[in-house]
Amino acid sequence: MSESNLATDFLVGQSFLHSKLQRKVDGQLSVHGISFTEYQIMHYLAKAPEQTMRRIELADCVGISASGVTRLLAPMEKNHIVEKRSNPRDARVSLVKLSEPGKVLFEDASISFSYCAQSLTSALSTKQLESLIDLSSRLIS
Amino acid sequence: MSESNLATDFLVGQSFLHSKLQRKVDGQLSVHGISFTEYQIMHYLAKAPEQTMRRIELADCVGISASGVTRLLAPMEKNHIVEKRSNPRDARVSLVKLSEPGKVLFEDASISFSYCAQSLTSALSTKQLESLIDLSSRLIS
DNA sequence: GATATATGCTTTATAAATCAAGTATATATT
DNA sequence: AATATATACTTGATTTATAAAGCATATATC
Repeated sequence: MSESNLATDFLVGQSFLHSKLQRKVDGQLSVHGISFTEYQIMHYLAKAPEQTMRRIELADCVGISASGVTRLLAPMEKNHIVEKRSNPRDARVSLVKLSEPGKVLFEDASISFSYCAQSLTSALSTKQLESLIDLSSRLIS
Repeated sequence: MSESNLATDFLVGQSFLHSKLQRKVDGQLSVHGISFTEYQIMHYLAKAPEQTMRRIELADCVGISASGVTRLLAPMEKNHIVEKRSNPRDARVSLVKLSEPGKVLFEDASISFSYCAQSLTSALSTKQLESLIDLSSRLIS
C-alpha cells in the first residue's frame, strides 16, 4: 500500500488548482478574443523596458517552447498587437514589441483579468495572499 | 499606466510555477513511459474505493474534458493498465478500474514521483508546505 | 582564418486536448 | 405511456502545443 505523502499531495493539488484557474481565466478573457497565454505575453511585454523582449525570453516567462512563441505571435503580428524588430547587435535575435493598439487591448483585458483574479482569490486576506505568493515563489529554482 | 495588483501577480505567477513543475514532473515520469496526466489518473484511481471511478468523475479530478478521458484511457486500456467495467445500475456510465499490472506500474512511478515532488518542495519546511497546501486549497470554490 | 560548437528562430510532422455533434440511456413531466 | 430533458460517454474536426530537424548567425578554439 502506498503511504500518504505531503509533497506528492501538493503536486497533484497544484495541478488540480491550475486547471480550475486556467478555465476560469480563459472564460473571462474570451470576450476580448484572447487566451490566457496571449494575455501573459502582453503582460510581460508591458512590463519590459521599451515594451520589448527577445522571443526566447518570452518563451521562458510564459512557459512555452520557442516554436510555441513563433506560432502564438504570428496571428498577433498579423493583428498588429505586437511588432517584429531586429537587433542590430545580433542578427539572430528578433525582438517583439507591444504596439500601441496592443497596449490598448492589454489595458482593456487587464480590467477583466484583474476582476477575475480578485474574485478567484477573494477567499484569502491580503496577508494570506502575500504569504501564498511568497511560499510559491520559493519553489522556483 | 497599469498599476501593480497582488491578485493579478498571483495568477500570472501561478501559471509560471505550473509550467515549471509540469516540465520537471513529465521529465521524471518519462522513464516509466507515462505522462503527468496518466500518473494523475492512476493516483485518483488508486485512492478510490475498489480502485474504481466513473469516467466523468476522473475528468473532473484531473481537469480534462470527458472526451479527453476517452482519448487518454484508450491506450491505457490497450496496455491493460486500467479495465473497463459497466455499472449494472446505470447503463450509461462505464467505470474505470486500476488493474493489477496498473497498480504495479503506479507503485513504481510513485517512487520517482515522490522523489521528484520532495526535491521540488525541498526549499520549504513541513510547516511551510502545509501552509502552502492549506492556502491553495481555499482557492477552490 | 578555418573549423567546431552554441544560440535564436522557423518549419514539418505529430501529439494531446478541445469543442461540437452524435448515440445511448436515464429521469422528469404531462 | 409518450415526450422532453438531462446525463454519460464517444467520435470527427480543429486547435494548440511540442519535439526534432533545419537554417542563419555568433562565438570559441585550434
